[in-house]
Amino acid sequence: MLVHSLATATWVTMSDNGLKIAPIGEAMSLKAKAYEALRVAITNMNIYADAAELRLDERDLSQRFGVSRTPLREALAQLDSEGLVRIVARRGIFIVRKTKAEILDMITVWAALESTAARLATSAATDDELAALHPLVDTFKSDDVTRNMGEYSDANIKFHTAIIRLGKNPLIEKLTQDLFFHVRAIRQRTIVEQDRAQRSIADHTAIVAALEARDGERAERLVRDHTLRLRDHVERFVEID
Amino acid sequence: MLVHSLATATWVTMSDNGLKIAPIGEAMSLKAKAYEALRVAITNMNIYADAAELRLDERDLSQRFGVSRTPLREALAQLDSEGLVRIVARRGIFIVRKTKAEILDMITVWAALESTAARLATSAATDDELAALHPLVDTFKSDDVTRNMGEYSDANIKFHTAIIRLGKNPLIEKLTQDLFFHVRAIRQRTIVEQDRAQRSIADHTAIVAALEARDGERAERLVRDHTLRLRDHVERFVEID
DNA sequence: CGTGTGACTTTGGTATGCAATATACAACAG
DNA sequence: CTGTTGTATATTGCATACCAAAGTCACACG
Repeated sequence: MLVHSLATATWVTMSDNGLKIAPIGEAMSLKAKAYEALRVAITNMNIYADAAELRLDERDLSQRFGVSRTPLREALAQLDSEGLVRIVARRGIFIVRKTKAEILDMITVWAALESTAARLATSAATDDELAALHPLVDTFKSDDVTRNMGEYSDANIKFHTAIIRLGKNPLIEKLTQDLFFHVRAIRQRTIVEQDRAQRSIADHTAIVAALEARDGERAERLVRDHTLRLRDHVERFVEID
Repeated sequence: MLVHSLATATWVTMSDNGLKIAPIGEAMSLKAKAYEALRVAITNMNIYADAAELRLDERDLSQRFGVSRTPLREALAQLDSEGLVRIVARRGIFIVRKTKAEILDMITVWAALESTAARLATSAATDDELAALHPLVDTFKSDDVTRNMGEYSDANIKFHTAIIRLGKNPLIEKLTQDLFFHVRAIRQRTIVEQDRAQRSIADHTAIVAALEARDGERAERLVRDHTLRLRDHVERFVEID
């Protein structure tokens, strides 16, 4: 088989010399490029700002992207199966607005997955990997959080992403990435108050402590409760519908 | 709007006379039909039986299904994004074989989601709904499980599905259905021994008790540990790669 | 006998045209 | 004036044709 024949000594040697073979242009298909472009476009679009329903048009997009409808349709079909858009035959393509209930369900699932990742991390992560979490928490310990809320928000995301990665379960990583994409638009609307940020930092500190103590049960519970508090906050204070 | 004008007194009368209006064909698109057909075909195919890699051909499928390549490609693209097949440009479409590690990861996620559903069920499910779980457990309490292992397996699946449904989180239901589809092929290979079945029944009984006691923490833990035991069993005794 | 090379075949990717149908609007009957 | 119906338009679904890249195989050559 050709794939196997590529794994010859010659190629290995080249690889050892530091020559990157694979990451060549990779020549993504037009479908893949269209998919990425649409995904970014929908992400940067503030879906919940306007009341009017947002519709896309295949041919319009086709002209704007400079590709034919075929790869575009396939990209849209994938977005449809992922729930980002909804394709209705002979009517149009509509950007899906998640209901508040759906957002809350997503945060619940997030809590389940990240807490599981935390438990897994207590046995799967190395000491070095856990130590690398400190910078993501300590940065804002003594600082006034409200001054750079943007930075805090970024560090916040990085912290949770890092924990999930340390669980070393690729499926959890994939699922949470998908969830994050959907919740993202909402997160922008979530006004992070001073006290919530302080509480968040305290939580994070406790989580890291549990992880380093290799206490899986506690880490799992802390992460779960932390995320469920976010859910509760959204349920009570964020208006969507 | 036309739909509204249908709801006139005249039509209601006709409806009362027993004339069915709405349930018109619903005419699934060819893409949707192709998707279902392929999904079923792949499901019934014992992927792990043969060592040879299984390949599909667009044109071949197109002729066999009697549709053009276009809707077929869109169906295949969806299966690709769901991880059931892998489309490689100018090489072919390959049915994906999950590695053992991936299967184990899936069971871990399953445990996280079903245990969360169980916790949710302790506050979301009605007494009647919980009572409806008993038939799914009691049936095999006094019976010899090995005699009808097939029935037990069905009831087993129904039990877990029921708990997930009682959590009343549609996202969890969807995600676990997707997972179940992948694990299905493996489950067929899992020889359920007598003692494992007995242990399973005891677990189920305890889970129902926790649910009816409205003890969310306990229900969550019991379900999680129950499923993680399955994971452990697969890890130790099921050979896949 | 092994190997490299070139033509031919296979196969997914893309473009385009036609078909089917939902919608909007105009025309008309009551 | 109101409600219905025909028709033009808009928009996705599907089929077909062609393309480019990768695979296959035979044959010539060392």
